[in-house]
Amino acid sequence: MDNAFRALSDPTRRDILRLLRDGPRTSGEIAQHFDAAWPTISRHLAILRDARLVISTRMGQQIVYEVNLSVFQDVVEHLHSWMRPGGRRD
Amino acid sequence: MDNAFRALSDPTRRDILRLLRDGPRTSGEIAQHFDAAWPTISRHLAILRDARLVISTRMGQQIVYEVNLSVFQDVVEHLHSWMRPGGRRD
DNA sequence: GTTGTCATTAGAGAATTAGCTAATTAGCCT
DNA sequence: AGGCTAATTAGCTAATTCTCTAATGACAAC
Repeated sequence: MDNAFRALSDPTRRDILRLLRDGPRTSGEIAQHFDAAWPTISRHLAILRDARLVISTRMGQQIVYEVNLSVFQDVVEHLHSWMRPGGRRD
Repeated sequence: MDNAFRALSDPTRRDILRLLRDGPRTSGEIAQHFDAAWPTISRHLAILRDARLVISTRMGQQIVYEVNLSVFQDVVEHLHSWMRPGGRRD
């Protein structure tokens, strides 16, 4: 969960997630949407992957990324439960 | 909103928020719960305040902090809307 | 196997952030 | 005013993070 919050703290990574909301994209497609160099985007994708906010699947030569909704939901639940006194401790 | 995600990325700050969930606390009370030096906690509180995740009120000699639920709710809403294609763009 | 394309990893530099101690501000009381 | 307590700000160092270029890995097609 710590990784998820850290991953969400970067604007570029949130931009990537917004892009992926509309459907799976390959690494190259994602990189093209940004001014940053491809390796930079690749690194952001790795961080999102470590946080399990996205899932990557190799499709032949390409690697397809998509949002992992279940972990996203977990983060939302987590925050939501924090808003009540006596909610979760972690 | 950027500030809020940034603020939530630090474990110590999330700990502070968890503490405040149970009710308002003074700066000193908060600092006592942590191993870190008081000024360090004070800095974290300033960051949370800038992100408007907490509200501070001076009560005579002391300053009382409490969670700002409305901004918390905003963050949750924000994330929630992201989980739907065609949701908010920002 | 070698060539070309897609993508990640390595390594280094610049910028940001967290933590400390010391100094400062803000308020209360006599 | 002066002293006392509560809290923040200043200044510094160490660690982390972001970004780049260059090198490497993985796969397909010839």
